[in-house]
Formats: sequence, C-alpha cells, structure tokens
Amino acid sequence: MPKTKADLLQGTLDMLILKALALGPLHGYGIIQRIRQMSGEMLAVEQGSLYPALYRIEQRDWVTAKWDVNETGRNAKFYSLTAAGRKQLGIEEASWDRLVLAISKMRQAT
Amino acid sequence: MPKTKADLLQGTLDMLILKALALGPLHGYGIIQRIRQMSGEMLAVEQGSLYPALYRIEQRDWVTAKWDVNETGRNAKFYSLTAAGRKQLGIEEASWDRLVLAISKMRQAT
DNA sequence: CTATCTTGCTTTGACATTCTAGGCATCAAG
DNA sequence: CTTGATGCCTAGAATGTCAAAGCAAGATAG
Repeated sequence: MPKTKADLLQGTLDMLILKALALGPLHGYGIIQRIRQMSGEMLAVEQGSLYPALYRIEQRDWVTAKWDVNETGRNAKFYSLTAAGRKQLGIEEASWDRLVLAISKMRQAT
Repeated sequence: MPKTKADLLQGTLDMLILKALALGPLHGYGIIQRIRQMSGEMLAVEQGSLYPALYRIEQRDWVTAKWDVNETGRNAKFYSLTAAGRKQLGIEEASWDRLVLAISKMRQAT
C-alpha cells in the first residue's frame, strides 16, 4: 500500500508558521487554520507536526509563547514572532525562492 | 553550531533525477553533473544522496539500470527512464506546482 | 614511478522533520 | 449525555538527505 504523498515538503513548515505569525500573534490551533486559509485551503498542517515545530522554533527564539485567553475566554498559548523570527522568515523565503528558481531552470533545460 | 541549510528539500530529489533522465539515459555520476548543469549550478546533489535515491527509484520501476561502458570506455551503470518513471515525473511536477502555488498564496495573504 | 585528481559505485550512521495515532481537557449544541 | 469543535501534548514510525568513509581505475604531473 503506497503511502499518501506528504502534503508538505520537509523544511517548509517553519516558514509557514513564521509567515502565519507575521500577520499577528496566534495560538497553535489557530495557526493551523490560518495556514489553511492563507494557502487557499491547499495546505493542511497536522497537530502532530505543528506542536513539535513550535517547540523547536521557540527554542531558537524565533517566537515567544505566552498563555492567555482567546476571544471566547478559553486558555490558549499565544505565539508571537520575535525580531529574530522575522529575520529568519526572510532567510527562509529567500531560500525558498532560490529553490523555486533552480527547479524552474531544471524545467527549461534542454 | 547551526547546521548548514540543506540545499534540497526532502522529496524533491526523485523529481530532479527523473527530470535529468528525461533528457536521456545516464550513469549516476553523470546525473549529478547534469542536475548541476540544468539548474544553472544552483543544485548540488551529493553522491551519498544520489545512489540510495537511485536504488529506491529503481525498486519502484521508474528507471532501469544496465552496466555499460561510457564514451571513454569505462564501466558505468546507466539508468533509463521507464514509462512509469515518465508518468511519475509528471505527477511529481504537478505536485511541485501545487506546492509552489500554495506557498505563493501564503505570500500574498493579508 | 609515484602521488594526486577525477571519475565511478557503495555503504554506514547521523540527523532532521513530518505524520499517525493516541491521550487529555473544556465547552457548546443536539 | 453524547458528540463535535477547540485546544495542548507526546511517542513512535517512516522518510529522506547528508557526511564520511572505502574501493577501484585511469589520467596527469612531478
């Protein structure tokens, strides 16, 4: 039974999370929804991928976390982009652009 | 010591190999050079990545291998794209395009 | 002739990342 | 009271790439 092709490529998730948080602080569950919405329903991040990724990203000081209450009064852990995180987002976007360019060159090659 | 960012994202190598072989049969060592050349020197595939990938790809019948001699008379294992491989290349290119589109939507999202 | 470089294939282990699958808690709606 | 949505977390499996090493043959330079 062939595995279903992964939605995401390894290495893109950090960029997506940082990009989602660039629109403003948000809790984990909301980040998943924001990514889905921003991508036009094309990208679906699993919780089992997101939370470990958030932990990694926090360790690297690209985001900070703070428990707070959401608009409905429930507790949730809100993540905010740091200055370093914003810088990292730029790096990852540039890296992504390079890869896209390189592969588009592959496409054109005779 | 932060690791150097990977040149490739996991999941793209198969597509690159298939794409390189779409230009004609070639041996492993040559595939690395062809990918480098096709990508405008932007993509460098390591031997330690390539040969295991070729093995996987052969197991999936996307390529066939045959020992032969190269133009200088040396032995080398030549890989050729199969019909299934050509089909797979199409699938992977379409999947790549979808991901690029999804991420470009992320970029535009407000 | 012998040291080094390039070509060529292979294998091992480390590493990072994503996913599946589960658990737990709260709250609203039926 | 049961179900679904919201919300967080973890363990383990699977995957794929890379660094590093080894082996071999031929070319080239000294």
